[in-house]
Amino acid sequence: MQLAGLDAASLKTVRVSVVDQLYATLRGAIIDNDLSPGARISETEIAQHYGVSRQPVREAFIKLANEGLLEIRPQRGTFVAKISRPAVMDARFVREAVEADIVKLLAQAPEPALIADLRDQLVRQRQIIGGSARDFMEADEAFHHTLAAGAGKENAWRVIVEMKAQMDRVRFLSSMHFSVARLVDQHTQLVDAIAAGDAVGAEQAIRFHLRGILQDLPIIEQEHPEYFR
Amino acid sequence: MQLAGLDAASLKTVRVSVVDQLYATLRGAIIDNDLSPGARISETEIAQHYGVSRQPVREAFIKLANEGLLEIRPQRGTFVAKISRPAVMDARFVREAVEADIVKLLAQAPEPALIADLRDQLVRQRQIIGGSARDFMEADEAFHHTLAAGAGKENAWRVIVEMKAQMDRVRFLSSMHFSVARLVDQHTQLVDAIAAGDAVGAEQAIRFHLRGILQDLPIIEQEHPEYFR
DNA sequence: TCTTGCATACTACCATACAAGTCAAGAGAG
DNA sequence: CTCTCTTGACTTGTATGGTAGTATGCAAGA
Repeated sequence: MQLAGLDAASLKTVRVSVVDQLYATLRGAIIDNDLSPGARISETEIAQHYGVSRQPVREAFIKLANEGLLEIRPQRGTFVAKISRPAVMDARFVREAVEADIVKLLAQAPEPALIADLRDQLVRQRQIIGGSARDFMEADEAFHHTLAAGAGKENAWRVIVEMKAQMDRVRFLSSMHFSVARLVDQHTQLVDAIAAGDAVGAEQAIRFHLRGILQDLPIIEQEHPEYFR
Repeated sequence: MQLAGLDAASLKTVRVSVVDQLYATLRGAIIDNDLSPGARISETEIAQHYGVSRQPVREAFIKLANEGLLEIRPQRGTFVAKISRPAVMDARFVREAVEADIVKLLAQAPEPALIADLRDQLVRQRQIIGGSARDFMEADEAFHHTLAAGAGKENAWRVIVEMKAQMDRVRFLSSMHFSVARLVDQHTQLVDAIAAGDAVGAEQAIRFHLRGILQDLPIIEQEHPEYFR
């Protein structure tokens, strides 16, 4: 069965399972805070809402629970996982470690084609300044993905995506706080260091950049204590 | 509700879901190469073997597929994932990056209690020399877990466990090759560096250690090409 | 006022049935 | 013999029913 409203691209020969559609939809809703931390969602409710049976909903729930985005409490209910400060900080820790090694690799052997691609993205990022937070977060994801792909670490990117989900939930809540211009400046410094073959500088740049993303976490926690564990 | 003084292990009444049991069993079988890469396993077959229905088997399959240990091909069949050299190398890359940052943290503020614990484990590891590969791999896992826990990164450890699974599959195949004594020596050098507060030395030690683990990968691939993608 | 027992209405877990896609063996035509 | 098509025995995907565990409200009793 097909989900209504989600199937623009599915007219192609690609059949995407109901589970995957539900997974993507719910994941986005959680990260965007359409489903708030602590909110209760039941298999039955979601199944009826999308006109599918409970089983694919359940399987999508399991996937999301594995990512730490849902908490399934047997015989009690399923809830959007509350934000855990240690979990978010550890996610950042892992992401920082991995991306630091990635940019070190890139800086040790800078490829002109990659640098050009990155600089091109920087231009577009500057055009977003003043625009929507969501547009920037998409561009930001593309930028970091380019770094990983450029280092030939597509598989490692999968790990980063998982860590990013935890961080982005917080980040979305702080969309009123963060300065896009400042983040683009940090991206620029990073690319400059890579282009110059400055591994140490690149590592410092990415670590500083990633640590800054969550600097508003204490503020968020104070503003929305009900979203935290 | 849990009664005071009665922990989970002391109660036979603790119900662990069928899914989790299947997941743990199958995961162990895959890593230990009891289920070889490329082998076909069907939901029905496993369900009948364990006397359960297809549904929990299916859900355990999904979990294992998310970890990259199974490959589910819709309407075709489910197979034990063949070992992908890029995937294994990326898993090592991620693990190395994370553990490097962990030991740097530890070395920057070495705690005597933790050092004592680690040295205690080193003694037991030396007693295993000449023993079974499986015993050492258990002790090795405990050692690395202690490092992560000592740095207060329990959540990060979950990522390491996932990366380890990919590496351990290869490692098990090379159990005839690797020298336990050499690995324990590397562990010892690492602990010495941490105890001395030598962050640079600790980082070098863990990176060297983790890179050595997979040094036999080309040999394994030559001996068992059918296990590789 | 506070506790206790129980009916009730949920929940997720598991079993079973059906649907739909894949693939290979084999019949039949050329 | 070679090619094409059909058939049917697989596979996973989805739907639905039944079961046991859990929270909750309320009435009876201390």
